Amino acid sequence: MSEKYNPKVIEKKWQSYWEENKIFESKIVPSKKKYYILEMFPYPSGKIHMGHVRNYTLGDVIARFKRAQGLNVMHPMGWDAFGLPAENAAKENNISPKSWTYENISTMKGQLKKMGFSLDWSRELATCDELYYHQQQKLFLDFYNKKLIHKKESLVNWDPIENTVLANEQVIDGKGWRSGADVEQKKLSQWFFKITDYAENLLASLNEMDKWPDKVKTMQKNWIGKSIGCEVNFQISPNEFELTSKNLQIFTTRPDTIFGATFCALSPFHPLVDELLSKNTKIADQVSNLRSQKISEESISKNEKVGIDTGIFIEHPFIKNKKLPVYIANFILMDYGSGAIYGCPAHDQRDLDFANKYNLEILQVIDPKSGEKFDFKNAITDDGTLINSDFLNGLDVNDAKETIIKKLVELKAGKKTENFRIRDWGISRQRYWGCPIPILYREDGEIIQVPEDDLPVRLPEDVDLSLPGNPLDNHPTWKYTKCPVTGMNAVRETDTLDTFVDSAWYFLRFCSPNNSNVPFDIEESNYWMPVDQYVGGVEHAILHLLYSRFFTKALDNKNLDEPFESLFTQGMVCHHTYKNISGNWVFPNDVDKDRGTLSQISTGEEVFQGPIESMSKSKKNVIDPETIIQSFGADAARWFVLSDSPPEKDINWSDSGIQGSWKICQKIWTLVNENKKFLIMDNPKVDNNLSENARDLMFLINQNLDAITKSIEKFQMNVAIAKIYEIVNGLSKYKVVSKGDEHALCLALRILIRVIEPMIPHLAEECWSLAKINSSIMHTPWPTVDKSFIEKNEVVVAIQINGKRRAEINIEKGASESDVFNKVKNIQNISDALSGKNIIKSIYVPNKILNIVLKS
RNA sequence: GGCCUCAUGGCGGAAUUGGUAGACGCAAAGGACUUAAAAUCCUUUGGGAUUUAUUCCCGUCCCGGUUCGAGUCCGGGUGAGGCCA
Repeated sequence: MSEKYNPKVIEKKWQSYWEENKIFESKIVPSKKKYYILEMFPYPSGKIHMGHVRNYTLGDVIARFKRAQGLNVMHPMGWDAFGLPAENAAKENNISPKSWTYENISTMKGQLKKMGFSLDWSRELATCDELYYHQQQKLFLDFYNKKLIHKKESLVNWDPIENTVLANEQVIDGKGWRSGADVEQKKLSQWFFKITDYAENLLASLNEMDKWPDKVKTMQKNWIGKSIGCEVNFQISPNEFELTSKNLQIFTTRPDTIFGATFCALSPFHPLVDELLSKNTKIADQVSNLRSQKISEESISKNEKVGIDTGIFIEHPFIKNKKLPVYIANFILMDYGSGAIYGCPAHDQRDLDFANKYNLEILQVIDPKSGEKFDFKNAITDDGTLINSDFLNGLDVNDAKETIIKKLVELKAGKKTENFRIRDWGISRQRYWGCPIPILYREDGEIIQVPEDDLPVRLPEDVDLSLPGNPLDNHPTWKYTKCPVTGMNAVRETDTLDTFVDSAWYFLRFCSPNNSNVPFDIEESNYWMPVDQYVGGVEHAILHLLYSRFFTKALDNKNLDEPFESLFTQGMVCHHTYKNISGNWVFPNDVDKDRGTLSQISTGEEVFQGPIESMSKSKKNVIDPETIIQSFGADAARWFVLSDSPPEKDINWSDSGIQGSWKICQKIWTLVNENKKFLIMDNPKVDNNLSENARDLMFLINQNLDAITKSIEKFQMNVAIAKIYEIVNGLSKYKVVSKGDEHALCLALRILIRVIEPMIPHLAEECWSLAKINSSIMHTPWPTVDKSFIEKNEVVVAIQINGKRRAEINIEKGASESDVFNKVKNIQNISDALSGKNIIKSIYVPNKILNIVLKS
């Protein structure tokens, strides 16, 4: 009887072995090709969750696979350690954010080690380490001196309960994500990275990034939102208000429709509106009403279009005596274009809705290619031929655009412009637990950089987090200092940096994480960068990835433009939610599923099963990886998150799934252990005299090895796993009869052990040790496919009649069409089908298919 | 509202990219072993028909098209999901 596989003992054994022998530490080896694999580093929230397990297992398979293929792999890990939760936790638990963070890091590091990830811990970093944020402050000053950072007043989302600025993604339905308070718009002076300087560059490079998912590239492209259009100057008609403004500049992406323009609309925040308000108090209430509405593209497209007639008009530049009424409208964004548009209702749905509501003139100027007739309800946005447009008549849309722009330039009434949707990156946070900004405000009003020698600006440890507002600002002494040049009194910048800044360059820091002189060593980064494979959640598709791309570009290093060569975004881990009869969420492991109805183990209450949702603490539908490792081992957990579903899709956690993973681990162990006498063999060889039995085995092994290798390269881990099952199933049925069979078995087992190593490395090591080769499997290269066993002499050719499969035959490889036909024509159902009919033609794909097309 | 993605058995999903649809796993049913259970092993499993076969018909959300041949390509529709500071 063979012993059972005991992951508790075995996994620990190999984890110690790897650590002691520094198997996963990486160094520059100039002669070797490098491979930098990185998974998005975690926020140290307390414990690892299944999402981490999935993300890091995926990356680990690649890391181990590439190592086996002989590449010099760097696979580091660190901590995205600054951020608001530490302050909240500190308040709740009366512990400093620093201690809380480092305690969590220690816990989570232990958990990651238990998972057996092949990480280079010698490169570990945390963004809250002084060593790290010191260098980040240098980068800040570098960018500041490059004029990539500026300060400006801007409206921010203000959470009145948390007393902080919120990022837009922290505002959900107009409420703070954490506090639930109604978010207010507040004007604050803020620091900004000028990411807009790189808008064109960030957009253009996307075209060359062929190893990024199209989905992510599209999202970034839309986010950057480049549009080409033109500015047109309209003269304001004489009016009763005696305005000082004589002109109105509008932006349009459809200058071709200018002859169809029948009104003009201003953003409620347009400067002209301010001027109007001072002259025409009648509209004040209406304007302030529009101004209080939420302004985002989403709400603008959903809200009903509302306008205010200002009573003034502008002159059409090409139609004499034509005056367009000027409205203030809630669907115009001030910070897009010039905050003013002209409306051409016939060819823009929003304009049409607006025109219909306010009974404005509607004039069709494009005759669409589709021949569609304009019904005054649906705007015509297709390409077509210009009509009712004076000198543009007869042109198509693109030609008309060019012609009109040329004309506007000639008349000095407008110019071609590019417009971007992306805005500068606001980096100021009124928080304590973040990287201090190395800036001083001198009493004479000058803004001074903290000199490099005075860096780092350290976070004080004695802060009072219980007071409302910014803890650094509240600190009794920290911010008061002297100007290093003049000795004048000065106060420190009390805002800290957005944590997205921390994560915008950590991949560079991993190249030389302990260097205390520079943010990153250029020699090291030239060798390791770019990251060959980046793996993480699609939720970071825009911000984190765009900011990181901006950073590497802004660093101005000619050897590095884009940080991530290839990107993979993995899906989430989901689970049923459970609620008890009192309406409280219930942990899945607190639910008794063995009886007819579900009940809560701890309280005995009845439990209802809710929908499957992504695992989240708030809904308690989480499975703690720690308990899974305890009961089934890290290998089973790794196997589970890889099997069944493709990595980019969400997976549902299931008890039977983890049971199945446990079973296959046991099965592989039993299989190898029971055959260990065959595994110990000095020179296993397979030659031409193999039995058919052994030949079939070698076919199975090599064919699946080929499939596994290709699947891992394509990130199809679920397919690779299916092929491993096929190998295991084949080996379970295999019977050794001759000496040759033993050699074949030995080779097959060794290949099996080698290919499972990236997924279930502890089990692989333990199996490998049975071969008594006296070396870790890490020193064994990935096997190559022996093509001679895959290429069979006989192939299966499918026979189709009129495209439907009617038979299949075995025939020697490369057989001609007539060979196949002669062999096939006497098969009963083929000859039945052929009788009395004429063959019009036949299509033959050698070694694959013969399709006979008949006519009766 | 705009942009994008997806749709295959009871379930998760395969399918060499236009060439034998349903690999592999889960679940289910039957059987072997066992005093019994667990574990393990074997068999069956898209639907339907019959003469039970190397059989026939239907079948990859729906309608249409291209092709000798469509899950895969094109057009239209339905449904689900994601993103939109």
